[in-house]
Amino acid sequence: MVNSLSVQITLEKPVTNADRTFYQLRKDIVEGVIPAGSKLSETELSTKYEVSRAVIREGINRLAACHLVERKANIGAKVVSLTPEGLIQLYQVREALEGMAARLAARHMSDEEVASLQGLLDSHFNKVKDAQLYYQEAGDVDFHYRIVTGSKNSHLISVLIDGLYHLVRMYRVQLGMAGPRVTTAFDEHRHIVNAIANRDEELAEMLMRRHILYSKNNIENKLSATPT
Amino acid sequence: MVNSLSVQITLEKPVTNADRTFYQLRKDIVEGVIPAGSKLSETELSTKYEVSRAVIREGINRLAACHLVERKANIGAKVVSLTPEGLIQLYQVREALEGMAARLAARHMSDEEVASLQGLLDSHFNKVKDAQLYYQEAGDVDFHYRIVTGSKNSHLISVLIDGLYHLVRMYRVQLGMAGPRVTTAFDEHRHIVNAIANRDEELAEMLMRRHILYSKNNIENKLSATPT
DNA sequence: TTAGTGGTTATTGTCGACAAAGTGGTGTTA
DNA sequence: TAACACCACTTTGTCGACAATAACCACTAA
Repeated sequence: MVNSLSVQITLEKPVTNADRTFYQLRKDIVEGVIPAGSKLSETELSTKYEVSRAVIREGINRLAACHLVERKANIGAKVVSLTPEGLIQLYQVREALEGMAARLAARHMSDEEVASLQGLLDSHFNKVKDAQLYYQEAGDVDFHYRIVTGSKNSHLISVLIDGLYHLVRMYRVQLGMAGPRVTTAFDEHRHIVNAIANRDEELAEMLMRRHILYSKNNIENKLSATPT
Repeated sequence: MVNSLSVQITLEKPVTNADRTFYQLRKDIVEGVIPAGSKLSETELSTKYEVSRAVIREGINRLAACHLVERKANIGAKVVSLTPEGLIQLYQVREALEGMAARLAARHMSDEEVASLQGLLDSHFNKVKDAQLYYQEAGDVDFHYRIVTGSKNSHLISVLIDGLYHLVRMYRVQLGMAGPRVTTAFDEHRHIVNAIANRDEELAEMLMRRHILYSKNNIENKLSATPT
């Protein structure tokens, strides 16, 4: 329950060495251990992670497919340098995709899943009163994760879970945005779940889009306030 | 003008051997030269395409990232077996993403781009009267391609152009859907462009979503009519 | 001084071979 | 006969070495 966040991320079990290395690389990049803009030397990484260069190469290729690094032929790969505009664009895509996810979740989630989701919100509500910071990071991700998987649309799920969410996390870490909008976001989550419970596809999509749009506006304000 | 379709697909120039092999593999898979469901043997392909196994491996990995093949560790990769449900899900994602693309295109396309897009529709209009089949295949792709790039959102562009569109083409080839809905689709295109020219984001998104929804419904009817 | 040129070095691209895991068939036993 | 264990074989995973390309630096000439 507490570690449902880690469960969702670690859902993909590494079976081969290349898998493990890829997950480790992704983790280090997303969390900033490997800083943004830095170059990924294959030989250097191969000694550092104690695997062959081929394994590192495969990892870098997979990272490039996720748009976490940019690879140029015969030159090398760099961790993507993030711009505020890029983050805004990312939220535009999220708005479209997660709006559709909410619509499909209202259509396809089972009653049990909806009930479980409501239970999740209840447990979050208790934590919001105590430690607000915890809610934002884990709870928000958890909530969105459930909606997306509830859509039962595999393409939607993979684009968001395997792709965009890692990018968003990376942007947030790099730009230093911890956990804003706690209480109001919670109310928005509640309304979205209510719409899903009522099987109101139209409303669920609209509320989800607004929810993400608010987050985007919030970020825009933060960015313009601190012109680093 | 005539080959603007090929231009857009071939926009990505292969520089390395692995690139060339990947593009060739993708082409062969999308066009059905390598049939759906068939296994991709690394050794076999390496002799067939006259490159090393490592090059083939990289290609397969990139194909897996596009969801054109499914790879299982220590077992191998198979060309994705396509289900009608998968195609429906794909169109749901398209509806969300291209709807947003139309909205952003209405916001960000330059007046020159809009004028050029209108010119494209005019040239299509002439061809529709003569050879209808041509329009559907190239023209429709071309139209959507311009809207997507007009959004100026790099994430949106890459997900659609590099990812979903190849999948859609493959599904269409495999399920044998050539070119339906020619004339009505043309009118829908016209209305979408008008909305963009008027900078009416809301309407542009709505019309694009309807346009794709109609295509989806059309496909659903075709699929239920021919229960192969 | 600066622009251009040549060679040197480091990095990536490609390859073939070995290691490890899975698959299929054969034989044995309950 | 059916189920299980074992063995051989095929295929993928991993590795180190070689080839090709690009970046760097020194050198020359205007």
